[in-house]
This record gives sequence, C-alpha cells and structure tokens, in this order.
Amino acid sequence: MSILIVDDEERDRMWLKNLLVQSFPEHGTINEAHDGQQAVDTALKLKPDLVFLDIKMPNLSGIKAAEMILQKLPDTGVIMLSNFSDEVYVRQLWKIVPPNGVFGYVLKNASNEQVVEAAKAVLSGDCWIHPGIARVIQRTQNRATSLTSAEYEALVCIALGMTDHAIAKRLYLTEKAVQSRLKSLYAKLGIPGRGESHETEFNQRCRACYVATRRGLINQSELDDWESKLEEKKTGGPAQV
Amino acid sequence: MSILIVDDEERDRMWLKNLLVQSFPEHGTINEAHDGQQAVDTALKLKPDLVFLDIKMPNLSGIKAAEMILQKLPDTGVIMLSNFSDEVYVRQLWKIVPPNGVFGYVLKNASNEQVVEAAKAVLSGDCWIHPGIARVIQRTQNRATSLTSAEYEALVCIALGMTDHAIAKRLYLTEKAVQSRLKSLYAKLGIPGRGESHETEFNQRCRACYVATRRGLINQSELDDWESKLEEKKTGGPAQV
DNA sequence: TCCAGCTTTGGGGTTTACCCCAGCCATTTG
DNA sequence: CAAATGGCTGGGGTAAACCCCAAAGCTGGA
Repeated sequence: MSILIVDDEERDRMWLKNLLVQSFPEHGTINEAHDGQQAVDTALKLKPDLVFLDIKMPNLSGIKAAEMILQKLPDTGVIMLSNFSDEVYVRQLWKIVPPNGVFGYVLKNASNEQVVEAAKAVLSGDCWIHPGIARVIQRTQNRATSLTSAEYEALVCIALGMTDHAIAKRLYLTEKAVQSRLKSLYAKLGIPGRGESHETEFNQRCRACYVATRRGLINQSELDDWESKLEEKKTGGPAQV
Repeated sequence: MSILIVDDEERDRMWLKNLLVQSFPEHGTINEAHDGQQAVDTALKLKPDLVFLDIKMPNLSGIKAAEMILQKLPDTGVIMLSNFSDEVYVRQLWKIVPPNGVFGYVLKNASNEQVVEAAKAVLSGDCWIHPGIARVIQRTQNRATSLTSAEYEALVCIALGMTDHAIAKRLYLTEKAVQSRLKSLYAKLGIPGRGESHETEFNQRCRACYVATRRGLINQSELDDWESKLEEKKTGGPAQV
C-alpha cells in the first residue's frame, strides 16, 4: 500500500507521516510532495492508493490537483486536508468528485484518531467527512440558503470593495442587474433591510462581507486571487499591499 | 531548565515538543497547557524559564495570558506563536511587554531551525522576531500609516456592518464625528476617494474592510469577539450564525 | 509658552446604495 | 402545457455614504 502526502508546510507533513507510520504498521512507501504540481506528477508516476492533499498550496491548489489526479486515476482515494470549513472549497470539491468516487474531507484541527479513521474509511471504499463540515454541506444543498453563481460573483466583487458601477462594467451588466443580484444575496444571507427589524441597523454591503466570511463563503486568500486577476486585466502591474 | 508549551491544538503541541526534545538535549521538564487560563496557573506554579504561547486560544488569549504571566514573573522568556502576522496582535503585544523585556514572536509556518533559533535567543536574553513580522512592526511605528485608536474603533464597526448612525449611537458620538474618523481611516489605508484616481472606483467602506483584513489590522476571530460583545450589550441573547 | 496633531462639531453639498413596483425572457418542474 | 424560478430591465423614490469647507477643544512636546 503506498501513500502520498502533499502539503507545503513541513510541520504538517511530519505530523501526518508520524501519525500514519504509527497507525499503519503495514504501511508501504510514504512519499511526499510540496505543492499541487508536484502532487500530480508524483501521483501519476507512483499511482498511490491514498493521497492526502492540503487545499491551500502554491502553484496548484489541492482542489485542482485532486481534479487532475482523479481524471487519470479515478480509483485513487483522496483525502482533503483543510484549515477551514470554508464553503467555497466544499462547493468546488463537490463538482470534481466523480458521482460515486471515494474521498475524505478532514479539518486540520481533527484529532489523530479522526485522521486514522478517515484514512481507513477511504481505503475500504467509504467516504469520511469531518463533523464540522456536515453543516456546511447541508447548506450548499439547501436551495433557500445556497448562493447561485450570479450571487457569488457579486459577493466577491463587493468584498473587494467595488462599486455597483464598477461591478456592472466588469461583468458586462446594468447597474440595475447588479443591484438585483445584491438584493437576493442579502436576502439569502439573512441581512435585514432598512424597513424591517428596527434597532438592528446594518450597512448591508459590509454586513454581507462579514457574514459571508464568517460562513466561509469567501476568505481572504480567495479574494486575493480575484484581486490579482483584476489587476492583470487592467494594467499588468502587480498589486501593491 | 523548564519549558511550558501552551496551545489548544494537540498537533502543534506535539510538533513543538518533539522539536525541543531533539534540539535541547539538556532540556529539563517540558510541561503543557491547553488554554490561556491553564497557562497562567501552570506558569505561576512552575515558574518556567521559557513559555511558548499560542495566540488564538479558548478561555484566555495568548496575549492576555502573557500579560498576566509577565506581571508576576517579569523574567520569564515568552515566545508567541501565531498563524498570522496580524497587526492587531503586534499592537496588543507591544503594549504589554515590559520596556526591556525579552520575548519572541514566531509564525507557525516557521522552519524548525527558526523556532530553535528563537528559543536560544530568548533564553540568552535577546528578542527574536519573525522576518515576516518586521514589516508589520515597522508599520505600527510609522505615524503616517499606523491607526489611532479612534480610527481602529471605527474600522471594527464598519467591518461588522454597522451604519454611521449605529456607530454614532454605540460610541456616543455624532454622525459627523464618525464620518470624520472614517475619512482619516480611508486616507491612512490609502483608499482613493471619488475625485482622485479615475478608473479605480471603490466603495471605500468595503474596500477598507478588505485592505484592513489583508494587512492583518483586523481578522475574523477578533471581529467575532466584538460582535458577541455587542450582542451581550443589547439583548443578552446569543448571536446566531 | 506656543505649536502640532488628534478629535469633535457644524453647515453645506453630490453621489451612491438601497427601496418598491412591474414586466419580460429564459430555464426547469409537475 | 402550465407553473414556478432565476435573471435582467425599467421608472422613480428615500436615505445613507461621501465631499469640501471651517472652527474649536484637547493633548503632549519643543
């Protein structure tokens, strides 16, 4: 049985490796990779039974690496590791996993026992999803609270600080259309408008950013990605912090 | 030589402990604590030479724990461990460390060598500051870019999604005063107004939240603390996500 | 002592964000 | 086929956010 561990941080690789060595006395080779691109290359060469993938990595995200690996080797057991229970990632993951594929999703604050449990489950053909994620998954499938891609686009834009006008220009829409998207976004996030719910006054725009971040719909590193995409489009000059 | 390791995550405690055991053959007892309160209790009892403190912990933050420990035992070598290079924390830390106190600040993505280096430095009476933090520290001491406490208060409020009116009511100010704070906040964050800098249109309020988060002036967990404080003040009922 | 910086307050603007309404067109659903 | 849903468009309105101006109180340092 061969295992591949992919994480850009040495500390986490060591932790996982120690854990696996102790818990799987019959383990075969345990290889490591440091980023997404390396992960794909190594996986295709070694065809491991099990791959642990960190999500946030340089070069190629764990999600995309998983997609590429599963494309060529659909039988590989994939376990995602993440620091966050971010809905963004769960959304993305849901799209790429084959209908009856096998995978695990483990948060990094999981106990050692949970990680071992997840590994065993995936090896024997089951899925294992971290308890903290269950709630998130349910939300992504609830039509009343899950965001459409239009709403999500608008969310990212306001979180970057764009005005209605700027958003309209970038997405090739009318300002009215943007406002329409925002209106339904606010509704789904449960943010009261001006009339309703006295005593709780909110600037919906900022409040939406706060709530969305709290729920893991967006996070800073995703936003930074978007930001740099916008910069490219415009001048070609890099963003300055 | 006795050492105290404080972190709420088992994984990180193990990592650090292994590292110290390997690097300090002459190490004495290595104790552990799981949250801030335990850290203070244990430290006062054992009077360790060196304390590693995670910042983000339940019950009592690492910052506050450090404050209480240094108050009673000013000679203790304190090394803060953090996932982020957040300016919030550096600000807070700066206030509580005695003028010529000894401390270290290490990011969790530090290499093993860096951690050992920091430990040795602090034990021999020097400070050790993670390279990634240097820039942040410089900024906190630059008067043109560092925020005053008034501006910081306003920043937190808009990040929570409050309106000018709501902020004024909560801080016992005029709306004009709030807007005045915000104006200077925007200036310090380098956010262009409507007139200046064509082609870059921003909603300053949201943009400020984005830039501030990017710089580590605020972060989600700090905001959540503030949020729950506001909820207490108001109804006593807990916030619902 | 006076100066410099921070903060508050006020009067007066413009622009933007949000509000309610209604309708049209696409897709999917029973 | 009807019905429902999600998305865009439009008109016309209110209130909030942002703009420039100026002045006064307060702090701490030269």
